[in-house]
Amino acid sequence: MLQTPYQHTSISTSAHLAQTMTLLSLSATELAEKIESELSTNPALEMVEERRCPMCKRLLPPTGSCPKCSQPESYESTEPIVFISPRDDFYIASSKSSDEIPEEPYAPESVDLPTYVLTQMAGDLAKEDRLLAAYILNNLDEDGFLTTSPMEIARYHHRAPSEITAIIERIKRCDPIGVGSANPKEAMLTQLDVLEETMRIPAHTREIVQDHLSKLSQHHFAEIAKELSTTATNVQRIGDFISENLNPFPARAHWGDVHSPHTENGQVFHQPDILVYHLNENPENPLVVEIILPIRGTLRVNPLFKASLKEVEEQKADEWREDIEKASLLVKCIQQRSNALKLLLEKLVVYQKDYIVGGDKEMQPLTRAVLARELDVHESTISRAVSGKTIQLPNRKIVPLSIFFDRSLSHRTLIREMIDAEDHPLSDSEIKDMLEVQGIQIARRTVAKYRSMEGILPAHLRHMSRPTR
DNA sequence: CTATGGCACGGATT
DNA sequence: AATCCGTGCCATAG
Repeated sequence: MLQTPYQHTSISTSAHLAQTMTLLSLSATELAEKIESELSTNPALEMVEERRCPMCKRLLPPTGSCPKCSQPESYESTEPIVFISPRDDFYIASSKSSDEIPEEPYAPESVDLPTYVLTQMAGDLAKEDRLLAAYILNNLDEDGFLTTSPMEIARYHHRAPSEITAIIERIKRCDPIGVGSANPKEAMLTQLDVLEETMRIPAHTREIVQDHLSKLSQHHFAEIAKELSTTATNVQRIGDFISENLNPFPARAHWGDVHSPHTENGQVFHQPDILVYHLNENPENPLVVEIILPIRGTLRVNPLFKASLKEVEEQKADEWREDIEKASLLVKCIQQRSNALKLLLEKLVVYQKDYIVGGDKEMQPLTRAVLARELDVHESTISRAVSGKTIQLPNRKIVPLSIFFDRSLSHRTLIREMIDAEDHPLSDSEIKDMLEVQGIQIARRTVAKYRSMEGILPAHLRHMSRPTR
């Protein structure tokens, strides 16, 4: 029943293949950029802003939802519903204004970042300070960091360095809190300062941000714990706190690309490429899988452009034909991308349903190779389709799609649960034996590794100090 | 002597 | 071809 649609479809210049592969590996955000640039350079391509019901494909009025599909009662099937969901609220094309700021991805009100920040502070700044602030803001890099040193700016503007830093401090407290910092650490520290005014912050948080960020991102909780003489679980909690409340890349608050590392439960990921949830938020209902297609309306070859091809002088016609060719290629490839993702997700969601519904420990071990065989596509196709994409689970967590192929996640959480419930510090080999009873065979050494990945101290340092629930 | 962490090897994955 | 992951072996700490 599940077949690759394009094995028999015989369009096959190498360009097709190459482009399909490229598009497949793009995340929604990246795809949006690609489409945008294509739209602005290729006159043959157009976007018609019509809305179709994501589920039944019927044409919809400009606002409102599909009259037929908005009644969730009509779904009896237990099969997950997988569909492609074009949505424009996902991505607002940023105006590529000056070359000062190359395509800043931050766009809360579709203003560029410097303007956005400046308006927040303009009120209580002297005119010359405002200019200075504007200058600084325009020199931020794409992550919202200030890479020029205050000294340099001071010299350039003939101002005292202290004045510069004072303004930078002001900037840092503006909305994407931490903008204008020199680096992620500084940004996070600023966020801590601001947070501190309204809530309690776990002890040691500041020290960890200050000195142990790199270890934290590598999950070396135990090491950090040792240095701060506290427990690894505590460190891990602080890690959770940090990833929930602090954003190392303030300017990526809403967008950001997927290259940033993710921490334990930490979601440093931003816009998901795929959404999974229960229909109507009701766990009884089947799962709905939305694959985000970051466009509003439909992308197609402009029929007018095509029609007027005949009326153009011969030499231009070639060029035009090429544009049309490229446009239709892009459209086809995007369809293929969507289709491939859809097929992939249909399998994936069924296979990992327990995980999606039940949480980490239900994760099934799965390799790309197996899935590739089932879908009858090449492994690398799966790889591309999975890489760089994120998925939002019903519990609102956004995780990388590649988590579905994490062989050890279930084991790791199992181990953590065992230790959480222990009444006597379990040694690694004891854990290994217990797992064996449950039918899981892994080496003692591996248990140790998982344990440290989970940020759990070795048995002899653990004792029974554990304020868990 | 036992429990762990480090290093490194080989097979799987990308 | 490069990288990641599970594992075995060995040194070290307790």
